[in-house]
Formats: sequence, C-alpha cells, structure tokens
Amino acid sequence: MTGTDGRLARGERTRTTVLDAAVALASEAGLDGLSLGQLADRLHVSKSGLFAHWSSKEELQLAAIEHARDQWARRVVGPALDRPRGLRRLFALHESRLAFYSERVLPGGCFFAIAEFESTGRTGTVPDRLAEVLAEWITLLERLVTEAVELGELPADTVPRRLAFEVDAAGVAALLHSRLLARSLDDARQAVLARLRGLATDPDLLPYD
Amino acid sequence: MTGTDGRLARGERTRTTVLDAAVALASEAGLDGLSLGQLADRLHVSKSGLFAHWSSKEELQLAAIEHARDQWARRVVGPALDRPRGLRRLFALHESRLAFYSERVLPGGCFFAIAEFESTGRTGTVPDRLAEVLAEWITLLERLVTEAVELGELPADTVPRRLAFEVDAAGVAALLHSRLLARSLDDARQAVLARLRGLATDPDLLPYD
DNA sequence: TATTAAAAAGACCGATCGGTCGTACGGTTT
DNA sequence: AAACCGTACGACCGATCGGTCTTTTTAATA
Repeated sequence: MTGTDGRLARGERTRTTVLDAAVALASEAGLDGLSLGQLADRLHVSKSGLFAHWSSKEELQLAAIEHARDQWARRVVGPALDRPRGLRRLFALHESRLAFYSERVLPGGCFFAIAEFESTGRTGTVPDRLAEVLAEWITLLERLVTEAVELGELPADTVPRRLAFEVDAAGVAALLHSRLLARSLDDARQAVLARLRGLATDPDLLPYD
Repeated sequence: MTGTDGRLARGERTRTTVLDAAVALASEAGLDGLSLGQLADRLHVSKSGLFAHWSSKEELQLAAIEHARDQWARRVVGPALDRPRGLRRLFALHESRLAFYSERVLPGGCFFAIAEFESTGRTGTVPDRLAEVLAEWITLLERLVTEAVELGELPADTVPRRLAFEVDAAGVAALLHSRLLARSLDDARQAVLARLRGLATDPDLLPYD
C-alpha cells in the first residue's frame, strides 16, 4: 500500500500552510521584508524547520510567488472566465479584482503590487519571475480587450494595450489608496464602468451603475 | 557679527546632503528598508554621525518625508502652477509628474508611492504624516478639477473626486509599470489626454497628441 | 519489531540592524 | 586664552537577520 505516504502528506500540508502565511506576510512587508524568523514565530514552528522545505530564503520567495499566482488565478481570473467572452468578461475581471481587495483576502491587499514596487531596479531570479507573472496579467487584460473588439462589442480602432493599461491603472490606484481614500474601490469601479460604457457599441452589456 | 554661524551652516549643508541621499535610497528600498548603515557608507560618513542630526531612525524618516515633499512641490507642482488655471493647469500637473518619473529624478521613481504601499496596515507618526501628504496631493488634484469646472472648461456635472482619481490612477500605474512596460509613461499621458479632451467644452485648450 | 527516511527542533554562526557612549575637532563667544 | 557648543568619529551594545549543523521525533516499510 503506497497510495499516500503520511510523511509526504504532512510535508505538503506544512508547505501549503507556510506559503499561505508567507504570501500574507509578504503582501504587507514585501518579499524583502519577509523574515524567516517572524514567519516561523507566527506559525509556531522553528526557523530551521523552514529550511527543511526550502533551502534558502530566495527559494521560499519563488515558491511564494507561485503560490500567490495560483491564488490570483483561482480567486480573480477564474470567476471572470465563467462570464461570456467580450466586454462582460473584461469588466467581470476588473470587478473580481476589486472584490479581492475589498474582501481583504490578503492583509496587505496585493502580493504582486508591493513585490513589483520593491523589485524596481533590482536584478535576480525573483524580479525576473515577477516580471513574467506581471506580463502574463497585462497580456490577459489585452487579450480580453482584443476579444471584445473581435466580437464587435468595442470599436475596431480600439488600442488594446492602452485600454488594458487604463483598466489596470484603476485597479492599481484603488489598491494603493484603499487605506487612505474610503471610496477608492468604488471610484475604480465607476471609472472603468463609465469608460467601457462610453466605448461600447452596446452599453447594455454592462450594468447601469 | 552673528549673521552666519559656520557650525550651523555646515550642519545644514550636511543635513541637506544626507536627506537627498535618504530620499533617493528610500525611493528604492522604502522608508523601512532605509538602513542607517548603508546610508552612512554611501555618504562616506560614520553611522553615529547621523545621530548627531536625528535622534532616531524615525526622526530621519520624518525629515525625509518633508524633504521629499519639498522636492515634489518644487519639481512637479510648481511648474504646473505657472500654467493658466483650469484644464491646462490640470494636464500640466499630470505631465510634470510623468516627467519627474521619466527623468529618473529618484532612482526608485517615487518616494511616496513605495512609502504608501509600505505603510498599509501600520500605525505611527510616519504613516500618519504620509497620509497627510497624500491627502494634500489628492486635494490638489481635486481643486484643479473644480477650478476647471468653475471656469466652464469641464461640464458642470463633473465629479471632481472621481476625475482626480482617474488622473492620479494613470500616474500611479505609469510609475508601477515603468520598468516592465516600456510605453507605460506614454500610455498614461495619452489616456489622460484623451479623457480630458473628451470631457472638455473646448478641446483646443489641450494639445492634439 | 527493527529499520529507514522525512519532518521538525535546537544550538549556534557571522553579519547587520538601530542605538549608546565617550571623545576629539573646529568655529563662537566671553 | 578659556569656556562653550555643534559636528563628527570609533568602539561597542543587544537584537535580529539569513543560514548551517546535529539531534530528536514521527510515520511507513521490510
């Protein structure tokens, strides 16, 4: 009987638990401010126990990136892909992103935003991987815009890159100011909604408010 | 003769030099990542020499905030206030902000952006002061929008808070992605320009491209 | 039951963190 | 000249950083 090895299962459980806490901690302090000692304390495990699973802080950082990416795919991208292709899917993606922030899934708001700020000007495997994941995100936004154009729901002269930038910008600013400006999440929703309804060939594809 | 005390003058010179470096360093590593040891090394002074001017790291952080605020007022806000009140001044503010980023005045791009991200969820005099400065900035944007409305250059039903949010959002996203997306600064300019021209009662107040 | 291997702990390392203290230099005042 | 004060330094402190090594615990297998 070798179907489930209790030891490996325990390790996998531990790994998931640690990465959950690591992503949460890093969303506040950044990947750099992520301290192994604090992480161990918070989880009531020993610091050296962490090194049994990741051979260095950098490896844990890389694992945390993958963990955060999975979380984002499941909680933000996934639900949007359930909506019909085109304008509605684009706006749904924006909305589920804002929901991720307002529900305070992560205490710091967003793992990748602070990580991207932190890695400006630096080099290494961590910034490289972050750049890849962020390029993925922008590409997804552009693709959803392009699909809406192809479906005739947005004008043919739309510049997907720029509209994707605008939608993302509202999300970024909403996150950055969410502590300071009470209405930032609502503003971000309204701004994108008004913008998309203004461009749409059929505004009724989107909610009124 | 007590017009200028050489000792005080020397101290003031040192303080300015240190704060210049501190703001530059913090724009990359954040106010938290700002290390007194690294700062001292970079300036070729002793670490304890810094404590002759600021009694703690927190005091230096607060002084750096004021220094960065002065720099922002001089290099970004000042030039915009030279333009005529209304739409032109609003767009000039957005442009000089983007110029601040593209000229790489600070190696990390912007002192306040990373500081705001860093201080999410924390309390203390540093986050409090940061919140004040950022509220100042948003209020300035709102005031310029309101002035444009009062001059009849923007429609009467404009919501200043929301338009200010949109303009700021483009700037924030431009900064965040400036390392990753080559055209982010240009996109931020075009997006706001198109948005303002679309709203303006007289689009000719703004450039064509 | 004895063996084996993964998981976790504990003691410890050099480096760096923010911060303190005593001291020396140099310009100002008396 | 002496007293004074702002500036700056070097030595040093306890705490924490990322990381290593050895040992103990836990669970599956022979």
